Amino acid sequence: MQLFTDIRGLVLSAIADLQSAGDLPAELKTDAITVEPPRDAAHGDMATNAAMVLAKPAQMKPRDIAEKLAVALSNDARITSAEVAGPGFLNLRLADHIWHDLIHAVLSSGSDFGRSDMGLGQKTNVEYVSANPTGPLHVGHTRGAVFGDALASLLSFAGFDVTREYYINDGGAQVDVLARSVYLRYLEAHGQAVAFEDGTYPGDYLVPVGQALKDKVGDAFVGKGEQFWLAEVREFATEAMMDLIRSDLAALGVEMDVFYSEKSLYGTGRIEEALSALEEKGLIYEGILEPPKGKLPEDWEPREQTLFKATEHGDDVDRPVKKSDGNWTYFAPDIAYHYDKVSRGFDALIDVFGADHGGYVKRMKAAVSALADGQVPLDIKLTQLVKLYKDGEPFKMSKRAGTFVTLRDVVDQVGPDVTRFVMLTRKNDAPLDFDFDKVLEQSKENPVFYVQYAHARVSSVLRKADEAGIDVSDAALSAADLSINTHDAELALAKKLAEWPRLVEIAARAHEPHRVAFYLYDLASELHALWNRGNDTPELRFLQDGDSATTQAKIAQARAVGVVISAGLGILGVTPVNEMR
RNA sequence: GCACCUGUAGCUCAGCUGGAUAGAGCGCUGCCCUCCGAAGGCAGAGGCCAGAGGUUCGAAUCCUCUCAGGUGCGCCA
Repeated sequence: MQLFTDIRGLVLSAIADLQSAGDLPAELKTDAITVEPPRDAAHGDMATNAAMVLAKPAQMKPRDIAEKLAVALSNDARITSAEVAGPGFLNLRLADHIWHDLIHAVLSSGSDFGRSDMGLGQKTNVEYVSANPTGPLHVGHTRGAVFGDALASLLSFAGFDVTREYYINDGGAQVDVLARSVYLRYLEAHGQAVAFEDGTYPGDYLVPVGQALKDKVGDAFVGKGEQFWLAEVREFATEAMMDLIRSDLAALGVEMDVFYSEKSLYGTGRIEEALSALEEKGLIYEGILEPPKGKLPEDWEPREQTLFKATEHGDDVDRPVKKSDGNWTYFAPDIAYHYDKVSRGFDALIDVFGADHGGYVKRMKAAVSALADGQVPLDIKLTQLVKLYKDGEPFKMSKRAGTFVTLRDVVDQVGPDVTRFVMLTRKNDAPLDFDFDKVLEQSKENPVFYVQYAHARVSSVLRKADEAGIDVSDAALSAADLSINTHDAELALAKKLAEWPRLVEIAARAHEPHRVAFYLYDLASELHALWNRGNDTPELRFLQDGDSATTQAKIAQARAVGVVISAGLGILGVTPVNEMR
């Protein structure tokens, strides 16, 4: 049930009627006509811009069209008033029973209320996290993980067929560094003193990996050259790191469908295949790049490289796929990986990157555009930095001092639910302040708390009613006669609930899960407002002593809010709570 | 130098892809507990939407330029 779509349909049929009556020209485009909630509730329940959109092609004054539409729409039982306002808006008021029906719809659909088929089952690949398998996930990864995961859930709720995917960068030089670092820990486990020079990973997290390697191979690698152990240790170490990362993700409640290995692209002809696809389109050539303007790298020398003609697909410069020594750049396997995604038949691709990869966006889009002949859209979402605070003071991180904050640190301190919600209370483009103390604060300043509190209040009311012997099962509430719920504050609640299906579609289309978090805050606010009305106006209390029919009618509204909050939190990956502690 | 992101109330941020008198929280002022959880609610003050042009019925939103902050810029991944 999408009320706004229903009413838009009503407007369109009214237009059709006017057309057949000869009051409007026969040929009119109606795509741009919208029906939306007005900014100001005093304007009514819904507003349409139809008259203004049609004015020009119909060669009529917007207000004249609006007047005719108003008359036509007033004939419908659902519309109690249709008023022309401003430059030609048509403000509609809907009958109370529409809102009562809506509460019933929420209760009968349950957590599926708001689910949309907008996505038409399109296969969509969401790639996120994709951190190098060289250590535990840190805060930055956490934001990407939460964002990607919520986006995937949102798209799925909106009718897309979503695959969650992690690209393992296990093919480059950094895994050799990892292997050498683990080897040092391995020697250490054998009682040798070792030094971690620049270019190795000194983190403690490799100590158990070195020990595990010792347990596995004994002293077989001690005193041997790299050629004896590098490949095997690399394999062993990346496996260990992926186990670590998988468990980090699990702690946050993130579960991937696919882990895709970069390494699997090497030596299998996959990279060559992707590049020859580009070559066939005449997009690969040997050439020398212009030096970057401004800060010139000190060791700059012009060198001939194999280049991808990214400029033909919107990039600023052509991009190297091979280094001057003939090895692939990082870009080459990435092209192959995205070629593979296209080949797997996805209708749309989404990559979630950290903001430090912003410079990579254009070339990646160029590559996909070239590989898929523009048929498969790639959206790249960048998540900005997370600034950490503790007691209001910035929290300094230093990789060198080993004081960088991991995903584990965050989840262990505040829990996965708070972590996820807070990370979604800002749009991905904006930097995020994360204060370890504020996120746990129990006040309305803290959106996590505020929304959870609303849900807890609903649960509390249901418990109390149940204790009083009132049937609060969904079946009973669905059957309740809601016609006594006519107060503005009550109708406002239903109106806010009516926006949920619409919001889901808007957020999904924009790839912006944060909108869900903000909506839930607004919805919670409506519930808190109604709740407090009960202080002054006892008839508005959810629990009405000795009147179970009225109580059921009131509680049905609260329950509907609980259902939507729960569904919304579900998309964000947050567990709703039934009581505050 | 170039590209991308950001600039909205004193502070932290939303703003439904172009709609009406630009919203919320914090802070400030004044109210509301004999009453379902006041861990809340109601009301008020506070704005040249960084600046300047443009597009049109209509711009915080789209285009151009300027300013300020952030991120990045061949042989790292």
